[in-house]
Amino acid sequence: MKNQIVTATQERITIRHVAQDAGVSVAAVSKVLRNAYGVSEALRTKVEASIEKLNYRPSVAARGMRGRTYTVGILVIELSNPFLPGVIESANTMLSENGYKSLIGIGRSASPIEASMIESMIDNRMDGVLIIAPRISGKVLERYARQIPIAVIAHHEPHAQTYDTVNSDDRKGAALAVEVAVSQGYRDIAMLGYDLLDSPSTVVALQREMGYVEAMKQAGLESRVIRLPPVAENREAAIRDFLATANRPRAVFVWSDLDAVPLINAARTSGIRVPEDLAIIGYDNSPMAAIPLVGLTSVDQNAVELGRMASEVLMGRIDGRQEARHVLIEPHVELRGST
DNA sequence: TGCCAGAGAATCTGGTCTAT
DNA sequence: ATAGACCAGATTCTCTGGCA
Repeated sequence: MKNQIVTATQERITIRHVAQDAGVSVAAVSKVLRNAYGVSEALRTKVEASIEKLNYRPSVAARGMRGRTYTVGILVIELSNPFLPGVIESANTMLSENGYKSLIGIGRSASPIEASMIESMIDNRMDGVLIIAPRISGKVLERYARQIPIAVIAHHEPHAQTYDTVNSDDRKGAALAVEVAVSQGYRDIAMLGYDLLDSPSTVVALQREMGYVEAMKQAGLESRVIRLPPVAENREAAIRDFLATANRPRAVFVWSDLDAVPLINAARTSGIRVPEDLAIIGYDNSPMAAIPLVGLTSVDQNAVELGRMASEVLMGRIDGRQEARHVLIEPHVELRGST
């Protein structure tokens, strides 16, 4: 039943069916599909009509055999962080404007899951992978990057050779937070981080800690880092303990809005005035920070630029660039009522 | 003679089937 | 058990015919 275009069992419609229906060659259909040079308007119209009529969709697997699938995987650590959708949306827009389709995978904050998702993306012949805040080490990323072009957001590894990184300048962002606090007259400025355990220096929170410590030193002030339990654990009690400490600082720079928003909430509900008793500066400028009742001063990482730049860098890799690119995006502080 | 639209055939990868 | 043929469905290279 090969010469019947649509069979009772709905056999897959291929480029050959379209060519047959339009009365042209397979190569001509391919040219129309790729918007390639040397196609008359009449031929294009005929082919497009057949594509529409037969409801044809090109096979990604077959395209993969010839090189490109025009599919990119976006692997994200998890979805509960409100900062991430902005990055994903921006990357997705940029990729789609350049003819790529993106498929999203969720790593659920676990290295084995991330690794298996990257492997699936390689197996499905995706052209590249954009990874946001990976848990897996740079060493493992180096290994995968030999098999597929990789660009990573929120992973500081300026010496990586086989993959690219795009980050907010987290050290500078932390320094800006300290600068804002100092300029508003605060001296007793602590940082609320989290227990990094044996995390490598690629982790953004550690970069922010380093930036904070450096900036405090530069301002001639004593730094004081208070660490909440690891990210996976419940930190409500630890936040309450921090608020109840006798020598609570006058201002606190929190490593992320993920903890800064619960902190501002806990402070207000327990009668601590923000900023009169405690000034709070967060990081990420997540949508929650901007809600008037929250009003959290926060360091903005420029999510749109992160997503845009990472896509650009990844497409460069896909196009064959060999030398690594490591991009830092300028952060800025969004001032609100919490300072 | 040269350009352009379009056709034919080679080619890609990785798995399955068939012959030895 | 192994080697080689074959297949999927695209892209791409090379060639041809028509026309200015």
